[in-house]
Amino acid sequence: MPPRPARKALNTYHHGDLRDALVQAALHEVELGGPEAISISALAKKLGVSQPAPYKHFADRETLLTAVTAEAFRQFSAMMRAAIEKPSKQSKLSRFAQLTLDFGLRRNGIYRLMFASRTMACAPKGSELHSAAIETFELLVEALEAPAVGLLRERSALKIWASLHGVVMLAEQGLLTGQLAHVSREELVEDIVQETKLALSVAIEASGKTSQ
Amino acid sequence: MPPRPARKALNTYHHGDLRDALVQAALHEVELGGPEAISISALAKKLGVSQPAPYKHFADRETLLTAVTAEAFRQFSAMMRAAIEKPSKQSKLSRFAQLTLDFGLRRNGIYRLMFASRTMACAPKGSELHSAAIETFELLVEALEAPAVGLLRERSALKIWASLHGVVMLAEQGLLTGQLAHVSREELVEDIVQETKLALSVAIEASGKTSQ
DNA sequence: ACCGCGAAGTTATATCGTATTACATTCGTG
DNA sequence: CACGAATGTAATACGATATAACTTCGCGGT
Repeated sequence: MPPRPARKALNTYHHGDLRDALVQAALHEVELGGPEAISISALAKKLGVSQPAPYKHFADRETLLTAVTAEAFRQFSAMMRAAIEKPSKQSKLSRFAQLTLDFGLRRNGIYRLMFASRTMACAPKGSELHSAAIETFELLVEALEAPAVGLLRERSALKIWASLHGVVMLAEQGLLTGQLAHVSREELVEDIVQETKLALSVAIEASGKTSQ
Repeated sequence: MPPRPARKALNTYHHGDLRDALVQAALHEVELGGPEAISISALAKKLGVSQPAPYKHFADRETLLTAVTAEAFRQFSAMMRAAIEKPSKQSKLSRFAQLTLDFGLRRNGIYRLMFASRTMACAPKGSELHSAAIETFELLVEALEAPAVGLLRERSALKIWASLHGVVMLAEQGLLTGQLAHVSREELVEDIVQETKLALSVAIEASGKTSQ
């Protein structure tokens, strides 16, 4: 979908680009208070339009949330792409993983919108949102830097994706404190990365022998 | 549902055991529609009391949710304990993992309440809820059946906990479909279990050598 | 140039859920 | 048995979602 032409404010009556303004403002709100925090009427007030104005652009709260989530995925993907393309001493996978952790904790509201809300679960398969999520996953597969050997690569990507998600959630829920605080989050993530790499190379070798 | 085992309905005016009835009814609602689905007034109507009655037992919606979450953890723990104590061909860890996956998908509303809502994140350290969560984690550590060697065991438990959580979330969000559908959820979980066991035994051996 | 249609905003309103206040009923204990 | 604490009710304020009916204004066709 091409970005809206971003029409200028024509006059005081019409906002000019309310749809996009809503998504951006909502993203900001979500960042602070999570998915539950966004309120159509609050956003309308903040943007200086009447309370029902947003409904001209989004059928209901859910629809707005979906659009916001898609935008969040796009921003996340862009960040990750930039990170794994920049040359570095660390491996791409390592950077991907650490950045995910960082994002998940620093911008936890948005992270939860993307990965822990019902919004995603309700997105139909071909939807804008579903595609954006798939694309992000592809980026992770790319970051693995593994040769394409059947499903092994996807499986590894899946495992690390799941692990990262779990670490973020646990950390944010305060379940990495107490006795577990001794294991730092970063250390844990790096551990997972190395384990994944190891398991993948072992699996590849095994599959190579099998096919000989 | 059996009539209140605790106190009998004394008369028509007082319910008799509203607090517990609220938690149970809420649990039922959450199971169907997730954490967002519970509404104080709907519960009151369902239980045949006036709308503000629940506020005599819970200060607000959040407080009720917290109590419901704690109850959910207790039920989860009880289920897991039963599962890992029953002798079986599979390893305890394997059963714990598969059951977690099953629970996470079948009773996803409750799972999300426990592991993907803000409720947990807000629970203070010593709270009933926090303790219940910790206890569940201890159960996982026990299921690992590993000798106590410093933090290695906790770290492994953490990794598998995180991974399981991730798999459940991804599966529920429809991100394990498409090309990834070929990898079954159960297979993936078993894979994670084996990987965890391997990594742990390797780590233990390494630490053994180090300390010699 | 104009006209009119449709997109985008407005005011007014219905409905629902949360939460508080003030009042009523019952339990249980001195 | 009387009284206070617990637990319930009725009445109400508030805020958010959502819809309906009306208004404004850009734009495209004639």
